[in-house]
Amino acid sequence: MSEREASDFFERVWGVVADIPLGRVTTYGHIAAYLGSKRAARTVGWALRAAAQSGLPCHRVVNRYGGLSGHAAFGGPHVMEDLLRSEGVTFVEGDDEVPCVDINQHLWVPGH
DNA sequence: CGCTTGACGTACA
DNA sequence: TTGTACGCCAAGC
Repeated sequence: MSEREASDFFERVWGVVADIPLGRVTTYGHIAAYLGSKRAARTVGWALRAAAQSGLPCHRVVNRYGGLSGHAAFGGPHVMEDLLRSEGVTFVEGDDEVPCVDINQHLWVPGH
């Protein structure tokens, strides 16, 4: 409406994130590329941080390696992982203690 | 008002 | 092949 708390770039990110189907995940790069600048992934992360405060399912957005990057923004290191598992998303056994989403199986692309 | 940081990704050396 | 630098846009200091 009248309040424009964020730039158009942020709104577009939120629109894409809100369009992610349940049980699917996407990456910062895909969102950024869909907006027109694939290198704007960092800016997408900023929008997602604000999206967490907007109530958007930002937990469905992971990095290019399927790693959960913004777990800290959810209030807990296991919140994001548990949310994705609850939606039916599978994880790959990573080398570290941090699991990675099986993007090969759940990767969703905006505009698809 | 200007520099640095930040939920990433690609390009180049 | 691995490592470093740059680019994107906005917010924080």
